[in-house]
Amino acid sequence: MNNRQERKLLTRQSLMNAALQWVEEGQHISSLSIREVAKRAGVVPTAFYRHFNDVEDLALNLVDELSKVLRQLMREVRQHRTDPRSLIRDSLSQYCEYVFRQRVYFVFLAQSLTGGTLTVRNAIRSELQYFANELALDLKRLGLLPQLSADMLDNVTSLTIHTVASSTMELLDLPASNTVALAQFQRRLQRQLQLVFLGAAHWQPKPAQA
Amino acid sequence: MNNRQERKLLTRQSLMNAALQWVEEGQHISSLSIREVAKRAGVVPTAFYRHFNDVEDLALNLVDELSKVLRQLMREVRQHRTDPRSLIRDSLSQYCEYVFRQRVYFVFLAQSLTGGTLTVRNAIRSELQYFANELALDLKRLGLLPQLSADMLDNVTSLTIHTVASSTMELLDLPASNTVALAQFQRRLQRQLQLVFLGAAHWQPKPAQA
DNA sequence: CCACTCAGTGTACAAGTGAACACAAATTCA
DNA sequence: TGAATTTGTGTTCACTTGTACACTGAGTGG
Repeated sequence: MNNRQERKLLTRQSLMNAALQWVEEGQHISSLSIREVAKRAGVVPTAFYRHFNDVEDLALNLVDELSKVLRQLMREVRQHRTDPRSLIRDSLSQYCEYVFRQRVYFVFLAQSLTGGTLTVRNAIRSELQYFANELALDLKRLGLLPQLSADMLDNVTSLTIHTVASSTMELLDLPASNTVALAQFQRRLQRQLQLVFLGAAHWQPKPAQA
Repeated sequence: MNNRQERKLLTRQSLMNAALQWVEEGQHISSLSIREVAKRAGVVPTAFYRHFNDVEDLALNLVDELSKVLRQLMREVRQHRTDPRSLIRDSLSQYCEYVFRQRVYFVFLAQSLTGGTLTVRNAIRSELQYFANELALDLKRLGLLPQLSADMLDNVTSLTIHTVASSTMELLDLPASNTVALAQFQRRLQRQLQLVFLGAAHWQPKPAQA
């Protein structure tokens, strides 16, 4: 057999996958018991403690794991860039496709952003902030919105990320088969983001108050 | 004693308040047991079934109840209107104050929007859509954004409502004592909404794509 | 090679769980 | 008044839960 470390990592991932399976079935992570997750992972309940202190500890590690995966996704989307005129649409399209491929990741993150413990919530929020910062860097690189202050640029990118995150929650409830609703959703989100960037492009130090 | 209906309503509300108390303590509604909520409400476990089928049924009724309360809030905010130039800031200020006064309402709704059952999620979403529609009506009444199509106006108001909802989740984690962070939050959200409306004001049938 | 480490096993127990059932008491209604 | 309705009680059942404890047996390292 393989060495001990590898085998330990394997059951650790089994436990994490079992937790995600629970979430995929529509359950909330907070209602997952140690015995249940152990059973699904194919190990005895007490084996759970070799890896995590409790279910919340598992959830926190799950957030860390998924953060890595999502950062990788962002890098891929960055590289696939084509025409800057359709940047929003193309990025969104890739993103939505990925959400469907890895649906449970986003269900779990959405659940935990509002329903996890304070530690978990903050972990996810800091991850969202990371994405907002990366987006701000990209805009700088592309020379977009140069007139905005750093503070205002952060407002724009944060709003963008939060809008995408918020809309993703709706996307998660659209049946994968309903392609027309999916297209509608995408166009809708696309227009909302265009609204934000249009507003950002017209922003001046003392804008008119609507 | 009072008549039977009134007394039944009283224990029903005791059960609902007990559930909210559970949420207020940082727990998730899905991890609330019938025995626990009954104990907190001061009734015997089986009495629970006289009012609800299960905890999810209670949650659904809780959503209905809070929807009424929030609609009432919206009407109050509408009447308090002062200068249309500071409409966003004034409305936001009132809203934030209310969030702090009735914190647990919003914690529960935020939790359930992402962590409830499909029925609960849809109930909350339709409530958000209601608010977006009302906002659209108000804008029409005030003669704002007259050039937008009905579809695009809905995009604007939905984005507004979702931005407020999304930001509320962060607001809920700000300590009530930290007034400086609260002011920062409010200015930040205010600017984001101004961005949206600025973008909406400049929207044309074929806008430049950012 | 042999003691050591340690991931996973198996047992055990007290506490908590949903739900069925018969019951009590009080309001409602004829 | 007296029967019916209905809210809340108390008991009981089989089941699940977290976690402590001693254990096994396969890597690991001197």
